[in-house]
Amino acid sequence: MGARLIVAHLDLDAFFAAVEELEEPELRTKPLIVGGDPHGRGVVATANYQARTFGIHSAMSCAEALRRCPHAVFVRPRHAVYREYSQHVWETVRGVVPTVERTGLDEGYLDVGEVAEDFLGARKVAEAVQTAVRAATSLTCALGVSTSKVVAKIASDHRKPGGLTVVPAGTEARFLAPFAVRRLPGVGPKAEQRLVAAGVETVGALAGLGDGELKRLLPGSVGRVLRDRARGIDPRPLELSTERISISVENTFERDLTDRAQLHAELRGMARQVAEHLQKTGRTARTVSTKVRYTDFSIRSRSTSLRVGIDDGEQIGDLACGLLDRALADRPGALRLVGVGVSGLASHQQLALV
DNA sequence: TCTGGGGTCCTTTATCGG
DNA sequence: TCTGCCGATAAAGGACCC
Repeated sequence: MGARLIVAHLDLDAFFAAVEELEEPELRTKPLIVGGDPHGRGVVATANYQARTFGIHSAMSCAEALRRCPHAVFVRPRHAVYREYSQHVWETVRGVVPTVERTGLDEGYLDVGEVAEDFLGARKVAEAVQTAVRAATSLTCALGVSTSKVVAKIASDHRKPGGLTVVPAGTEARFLAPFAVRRLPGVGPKAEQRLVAAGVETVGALAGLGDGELKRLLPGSVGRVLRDRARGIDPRPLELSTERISISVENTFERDLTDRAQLHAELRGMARQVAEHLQKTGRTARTVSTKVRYTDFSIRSRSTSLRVGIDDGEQIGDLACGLLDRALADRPGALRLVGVGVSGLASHQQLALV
């Protein structure tokens, strides 16, 4: 076993909302929105299926969600709780399919080829995963099974919630063709706009584009990658290593901020959090960056690199404040958000070995 | 009072040393 | 010495994803 490339994509149904319903069963019969303050600047993280019938969806502003459904229940995300449920889910999944790439708390890819000979067997394995997850956690999930990540992912999205879609080898392009281009992972708002403006509305149409037009519409390497995916061609292997390559903290203010001292204080607080994170995981960072978002939503960032890695909150805070001053010198204005990030990470262990 | 927070990857541009 | 080219690396921005 293991020669075939059979990959499944698993997606937990309305995960944050589903966990809240398990914790508080009265919520099950109500439209439920997990997200920010509906009277502030928050957005919807997850809405249960009841709430979705009002047109509410992820990334919508909570204020808008409240307008669409004034009797909805709003709860703040509790990530620590979701992490526990998620761990339980993935332990359960690994009991059926040992090799797994987690791409988020609520989704990931499974190397089904390791435990199934063909797509008939793969379907049985996928059903076993759904049954096991449900038995262990009372959570439901949708799965898609095919020969590559991109097809498995679109397949898992095909029958939600709780569905299973198997796309056997040889049928990938036919399966993908009717979907709107936006459904293809990698096609965001910008690419969609360009493609649709040129009359390319479906994945099938994207798959059939000639080299010339493709280059014109999606320059760079993006075009070829996306057209390949539209044809069901996706060479990405399962990524088993889970090393973080950057750490950041950012915060949107309730009201836009201009006062420099206040901004510096915010930044230093975030620098402390970043430093704590570094210290707890035994790592240092060589690059510090500051990000600001202006009232018009445009973003500017400034960064600086050191010869040696640091993990001290004061030091990171000093650098971050200097970078903020530089950004504001280049482009003054009130800010709705500031953030601090570090990258160029190295672990102490690694340093000790050198 | 539209529009979070935490990431990754890619591209372009600037800078610096042969 | 001046200029151009090349490659490496940093910095900045942008698109995208969950």
